[in-house]
Amino acid sequence: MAWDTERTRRKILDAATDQFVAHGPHGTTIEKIARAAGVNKERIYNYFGGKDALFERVLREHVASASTSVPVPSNSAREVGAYAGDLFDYLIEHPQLMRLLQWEALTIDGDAPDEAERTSMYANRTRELGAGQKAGALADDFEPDVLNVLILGIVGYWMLLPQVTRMITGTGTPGAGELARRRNAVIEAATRLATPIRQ
Amino acid sequence: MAWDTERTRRKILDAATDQFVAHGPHGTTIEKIARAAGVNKERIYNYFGGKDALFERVLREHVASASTSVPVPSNSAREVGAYAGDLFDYLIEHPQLMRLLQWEALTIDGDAPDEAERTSMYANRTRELGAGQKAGALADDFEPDVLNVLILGIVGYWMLLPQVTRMITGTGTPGAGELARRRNAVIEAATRLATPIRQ
DNA sequence: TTCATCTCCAACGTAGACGTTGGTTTCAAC
DNA sequence: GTTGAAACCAACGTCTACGTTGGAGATGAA
Repeated sequence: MAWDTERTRRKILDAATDQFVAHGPHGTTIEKIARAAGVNKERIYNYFGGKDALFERVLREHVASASTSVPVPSNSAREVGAYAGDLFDYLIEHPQLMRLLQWEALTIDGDAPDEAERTSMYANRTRELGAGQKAGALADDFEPDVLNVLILGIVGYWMLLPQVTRMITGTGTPGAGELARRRNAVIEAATRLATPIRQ
Repeated sequence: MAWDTERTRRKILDAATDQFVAHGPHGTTIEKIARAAGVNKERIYNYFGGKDALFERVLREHVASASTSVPVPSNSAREVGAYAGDLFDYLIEHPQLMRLLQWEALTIDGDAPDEAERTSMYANRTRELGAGQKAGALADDFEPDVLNVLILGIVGYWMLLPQVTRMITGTGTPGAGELARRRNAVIEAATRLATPIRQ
């Protein structure tokens, strides 16, 4: 039978993603990844160098994919709302991302993988918001970087502490209706924060 | 020498808190807790029953302490802002709480420890917000439970994904000035979401 | 003092994960 | 078809965590 090393790599990465998302770096074992991928342990060490490196690799993939998928916010308050909605949708469709970021927050200290690239990616978005403020299209009572974080908080909290949002909203696993309700609120809230107050 | 079982229990709980906050349930070992507490492993099994039970115990303690410490929001938009500020302060002073909640989010599935009590605690706050809306003091374009979550998101995101907020704000470990800046923004944002729009 | 009880600990067996090694199979280049 | 390199895997030694056990030290009541 022919070798298909690319396929082997892919199977490892997929299995690793599952395991890391579910159990995090510590809770995941190389052995389980290997078993789930139908591959020998040694392949993982050989291809990726070990658990930590593999985790960073998985994380990189998902962060990169997110940052290219979600459009940069634009210049009107309404479009900032749309940006929040897009983010929300993306996170619902890719529930791995937030969990990976959380594992990162909890287990990695010091610089994050790809810290520089990610920083400049965020800087782009912040700059965009700042431009909107200068143009008078967005409220300027928040500094643009802060506004950026506030929006992420409004969007992301639902996924970050789902047990808390469950206890507050009273819904077990949110269905389509509940998700729409949340999404609308997120958009409305982001829009509000970006809307200049008319006095 | 006389026994001091209460002190032994306390030492275990304190050491366990440190370990769980830092490394989470999986990353923490009973052995390290015992060593840090200066106590034999067996004491932990005997007093608390094992790692999972001990983690839940620690979590309970911190959640309970938070829910009694932070006052319930009141009825004007300005006071909702103050509530957000109080929350923010509490989380800065008790950095364990958010991390424990995160470990909970990531590792526990099914009902959370004390789910019922915590649910009714949140329900209280939601009810309070709802009352404010009915009285016309708060904006009513968000359902009260959703408003509750939005505020938590605005306040909590800073601590939940500190690596992300670091990359966005460009500050390494936030000093007093940066914390004040964030705090002000949080208060302002919460106030805004709760303020009725005058058209 | 004695005795039942509770606190405490050293030490154990088991299990699972780690990371590596030696050797086998496949491939492609000559 | 020979040969060298790369992909692959079974198996190993080591280490660390788990949860338990048997017994020693302390206590307080009879």
